Amino acid sequence: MLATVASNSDKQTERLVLALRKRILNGEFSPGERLTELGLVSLLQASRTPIRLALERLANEGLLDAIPSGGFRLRSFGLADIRDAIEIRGVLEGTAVRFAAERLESAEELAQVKRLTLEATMEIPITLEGFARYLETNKRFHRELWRLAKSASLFRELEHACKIPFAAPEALVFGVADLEQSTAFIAAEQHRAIVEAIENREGARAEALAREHSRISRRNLEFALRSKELSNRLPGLTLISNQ
Amino acid sequence: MLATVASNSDKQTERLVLALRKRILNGEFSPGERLTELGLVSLLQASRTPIRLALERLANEGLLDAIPSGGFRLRSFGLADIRDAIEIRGVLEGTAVRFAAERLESAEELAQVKRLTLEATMEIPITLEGFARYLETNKRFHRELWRLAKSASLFRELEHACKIPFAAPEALVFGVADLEQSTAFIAAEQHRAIVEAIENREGARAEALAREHSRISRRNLEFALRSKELSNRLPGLTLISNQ
DNA sequence: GGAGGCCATACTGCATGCAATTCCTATTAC
DNA sequence: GTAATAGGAATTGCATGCAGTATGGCCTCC
Repeated sequence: MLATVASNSDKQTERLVLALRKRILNGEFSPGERLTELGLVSLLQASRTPIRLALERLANEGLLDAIPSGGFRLRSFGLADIRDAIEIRGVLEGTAVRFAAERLESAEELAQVKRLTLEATMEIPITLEGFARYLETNKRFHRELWRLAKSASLFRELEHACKIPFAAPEALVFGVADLEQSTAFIAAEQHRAIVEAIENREGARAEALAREHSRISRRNLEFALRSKELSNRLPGLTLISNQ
Repeated sequence: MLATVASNSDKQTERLVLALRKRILNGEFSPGERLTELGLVSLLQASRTPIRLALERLANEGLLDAIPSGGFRLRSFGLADIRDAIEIRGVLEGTAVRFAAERLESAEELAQVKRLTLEATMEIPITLEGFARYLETNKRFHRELWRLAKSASLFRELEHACKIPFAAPEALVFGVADLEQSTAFIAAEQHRAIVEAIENREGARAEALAREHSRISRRNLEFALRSKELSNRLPGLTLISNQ
């Protein structure tokens, strides 16, 4: 059930997807620019066939647009697009935790997610120390919520929606040191409340909480766009044109 | 904004996607069966390269699963998967009409959707006459709702979610003659109410209505599964294993 | 000076050959 | 009879050549 779509164990193609995504997020191409297969051959040291496949996959992720006459161009993201993508993720995660509440069979299923909640709370990085670990725990918490929904279909859509830059739950998490307010503490409280709602089978409450939780990402996005320091740390931010 | 992802104007590949999807829904392959490139070469009269691309796209649609070691197999759908897919579509359409309500600028934007509502109501097929036209109007009504959300991101996710068999709003629409109850009239009233809610900027009401509206598809799915006659008319129904 | 058409270039779509890997089968050992 | 192993057939991944087509620049004509 948890299989990620199109994760063929290609070596070359997979490498190309990773390399291209990285370069795109690093701003090596400008929005709207056409990515020609031949141009990438010399850049990525690979033949046209796997490059073509990698382009196709990145288009499915939403990073590239298919040109009607053939080929692909870098998609241009507006701020509104990213905001919507985050809200959509919130809606889908809301559905996930509602499903989790509706489909909970025993409280023991929540052991893992409770453990992660506590762990993340303990790990809230006051300094930049341990930030990576905090990020990882946070990500695992969200994936655990997805799992608890017990729905392959929903899992699929969540994975798809989170491929948009900055839409994923872990994409815009900052430590306390970065923010003017203690967003991390608020997030921790929301996490706790979501789990509590699931445990009490309060589907509507869980859904509302998850939606609101995604608003943190949205605020952080706008904060990051205003912050010079964060802009350097977050590759991809340059992709967003404030049209 | 409305560009459908990966709609390269290939002739061959596009044809293959269509042909393969059709054959799959016709039940020419059994769930879990591996689809080899070479096997399809003789079946579809095309070379491996475009076949490979078509397989990749069908995997992204969710019809095929990627085998970790390479290649693809036909995905096996449980009844629960389809039910969830329909509910997810309802959730996303709910978000669409909420967006529409929140982002409505002038009532004139609703002219088209109102026209389609009326048209569909007039066209409700008592007999099987004009059923195709009714279906088409219904589909256009839903797409118009998607458009009114004014969100490229949401449009993208809706398109993706509706590629699952029977998840699309037009997939499980029946005429009056088929059903024990007058589902079509209920649907028409729900359409009217959704538009009214958008016009009044009642986002929450519109969202709730759209979600409930998707339940018609779910009921029709279960009805179709019990009906011999409908099973013959709806290709793809055999794909669903009631596990 | 601007617009339209024509030509050359460049790019993609498709086919196919080759190599590496997987997967199935048959055989053997226990 | 079962399990492990080895061998061979089959399948995918990748590279590259060829042909058709779009695109952009340049020239001409108005």
